[in-house]
Order: sequence, then structure tokens, then C-alpha cells
Amino acid sequence: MPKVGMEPVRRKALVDAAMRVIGDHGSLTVTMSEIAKQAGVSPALAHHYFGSKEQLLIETVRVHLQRLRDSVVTALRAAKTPREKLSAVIRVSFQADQFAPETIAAWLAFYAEAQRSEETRRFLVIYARRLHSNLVANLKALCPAGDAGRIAEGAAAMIDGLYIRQGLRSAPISTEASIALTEDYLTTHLNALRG
Amino acid sequence: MPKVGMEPVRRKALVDAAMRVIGDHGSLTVTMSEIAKQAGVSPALAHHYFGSKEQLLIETVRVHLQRLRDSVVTALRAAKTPREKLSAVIRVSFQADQFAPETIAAWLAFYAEAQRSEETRRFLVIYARRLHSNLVANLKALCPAGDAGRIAEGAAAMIDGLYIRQGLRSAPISTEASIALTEDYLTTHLNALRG
DNA sequence: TTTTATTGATTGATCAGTCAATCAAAAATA
DNA sequence: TATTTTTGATTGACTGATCAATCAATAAAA
Repeated sequence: MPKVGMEPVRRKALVDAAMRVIGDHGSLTVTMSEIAKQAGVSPALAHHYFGSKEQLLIETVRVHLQRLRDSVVTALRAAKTPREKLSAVIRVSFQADQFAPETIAAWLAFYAEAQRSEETRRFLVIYARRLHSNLVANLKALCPAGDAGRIAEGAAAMIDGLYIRQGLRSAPISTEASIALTEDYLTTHLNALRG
Repeated sequence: MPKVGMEPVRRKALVDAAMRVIGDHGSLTVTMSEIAKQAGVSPALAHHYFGSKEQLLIETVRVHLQRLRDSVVTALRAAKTPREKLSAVIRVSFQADQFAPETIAAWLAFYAEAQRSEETRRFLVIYARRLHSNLVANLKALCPAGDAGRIAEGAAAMIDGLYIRQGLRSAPISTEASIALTEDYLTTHLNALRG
């Protein structure tokens, strides 16, 4: 079996396995053994490629945020007007795979981890900033700059809040309802500025 | 030294110590030793009174949510009109001790834990429902019932979202600004219904 | 004397991380 | 082409540390 060029294959498998195991487990206190098993390799190999558990977890955050970013870029390209681009950003935040319970559980675990791991925090901050700046950039075409910043803050908070509340499964809300609430927030506040 | 009636004293000390240690550590992966040390007793005593680490953590959530509830009740009593009561609920959510970094870190850890521990989840769901129903009850006096539910969802999401984003410390926002954003959300949406 | 409070010492389990050894492909050499 | 050497991939077995949980013992009140 040992062929050359396995490294990228194994790294991807391990990063995907980590996300799945963390999501199922609902916590970062998962063992390297579980992750390796899920990826179909030995724990020793996971250490071989990532050096440490912490490094594997950090890579997992990085890779998955990168994928999320790619989704946003694609969605933004497809949208024409600023208003459509705002909707695109919202839609991606709530898209199916992001809204799956295991995915929410995993992100929640990473958010908590950001309190301990400076590197994890850095990646999440980059995501938060990008979300904010995507919103601001397009809002500026629709309202004064000062209002754009404020409305973007509110919209970002609402997106994250709907997300975390979905994780609690107290009053499960559909993807469409979440999108509608956020859209409504934007529309109402933009209208308030005109009227 | 052993005097009778130590139990409630020790329980409170341990629950407070747990919250502090978890907040400082930014995670639930804290040891019974650390908690016990912070409380000034031996690890064995913590086990004696709580049976297990999990039970101590659950008690910690319960007690702290109970305190939060008491704050809300007091604030609601002090407020007269429905609109003032809405403001009171918002104010408590962002009050100083709740907004301290260690407190946010602790709650984030518990939110993540809710994915694993059914009992922890139950307590957080109760809090979420109470927040929602406090908002709905007072909104109903100011707008149609259907709109009240929707606006309450949005306001609750915004509160939780501002909270979690504060935990990231990416663009630290002041207590006042957080309150202002949430108040603005309510005002704007209530006005939109009238206009 | 019984009960409550308290701890030091210990145990058993879990895990991250290491290491030496194996195996097969690729590259170099004859 | 055949043979040897090197290198990358992979793992089983092991180690050391950590930690929750237990327990027997002590000490002071009731």
C-alpha cells in the first residue's frame, strides 16, 4: 500500500475526521485515537503528520474556515447588486451544511477553545472581521457609512446569535426563518433610514 | 476546626470557585484539584459534597443561572411600563459582571458542554425560554402577538450574538454600545409596525 | 459514643506523545 | 535489466503524566 504522495491525502482525511468526530462528540475533548480511527489510520500517523493534537485541531479550524470563505466568495460573485450581495452573505451563513447540528456543535467547541488557544482565536477573529467587512462594504452602497457600520454589527450579531441558539435546540428554527429574520433586520433598518 | 453546618458554606465556595476557575481557564477541562484549591479545601472534600466532577459542574450552571434569574426578576419589578421592562431585560443581559471576559468565557464553555451534557443543556434551554417569554410578554403590549414573537426571536438572537462576539474580543464593543444596538433593534422594528 | 468534616495517600483509567521496526515504492548503481 | 540503497508511509508497543474517584484515618463537635 505505501505509495508516495500520501501526505496531502492523509492530512485532508484527518482534518475531515477531526471535524466529524468533534461534531459528533460535541466537544474538543476527543482522542487522537478516535480521530485517527475515523480517518482509517493509526494514532501514530496522525502525530507523524501534525506533531501534536493541538496542531491538528488548529489546522482543522483553518481548513474549514477557508472552505467557508470560498463559499462566500463564490456566492458574492454570483450576486449582482449590493443588496443581492448582502443576501448572499446571509444565505451562506445559514446554508445547509453549516446548519447541521454536528457542524454547529463543532463550531461552538472551537469558539470555546478560542478562549484558550490564541491561534484558534486568531482564525475566528479573521472570519468575524471578514463577515463584518463584507456587510459594511455592501451596506455603504445603500446608506451612509456610519449607519453601515452599526447595521453590520447588528446583522453579524444576529447571525451568530441565531447560530448559537440553534445549537441549543430549544426552539429549533428553520434555515428559512433564520434567513428571513436577518433579512428583515436589514430591510427594516435600511427603510428606517430613508423614511 | 470541624464545625457542624459546613455543607452549604462549602457547596457555595466550591460552586463559586468552579465558575472562577472555568472563567480563568476558559474551558471546562479544569481539575477538581484546581477548583478545590481555589475554594480552599481538599479535592476529596469536593467529591464528598458533589459526588462527581460532572455533578459539580451542573450545580455550577444551575446556581449561576438562578442568580441571573434573580437579577432579571428584580430589574423587572423596578420597571413600570412594558417598554421599560424590555429595557430592563436587555440591561441585565449586558450588566457588568455578565460582560466580564471570564464570565463570558465560562458561559461559552457551558454552551459547548450543553452539546454533551443533557442536564446542562436543559438549564440553558430554560434560560433561553425565559428570556424569550419575558420579551414576548412585554412586546405583546406594544404590538400584535405574531410580530411580538418574531421580534423577540430577533432580540434574543442579537443579545446572544453580541455576547458571543464579545468573547472573541475581535472588535470589543462597550456595554453601552451593545445595549444601544439591541434597543435600536426593538425601537426600529416597533416603529416600522406603526409607520 | 456517634456523627460530621476533613484530608493524605492511593488506585485505576485514560491519553498524548515517542520509538524502533517494517514494508514497499523509487532512485541509484552495476 | 537486475540489484542495491534510500526514502516515505505506517504501525504496535510502550511510557510518562494526568486526574477522577476512593478509602481509611483523624479530629472535633454533639
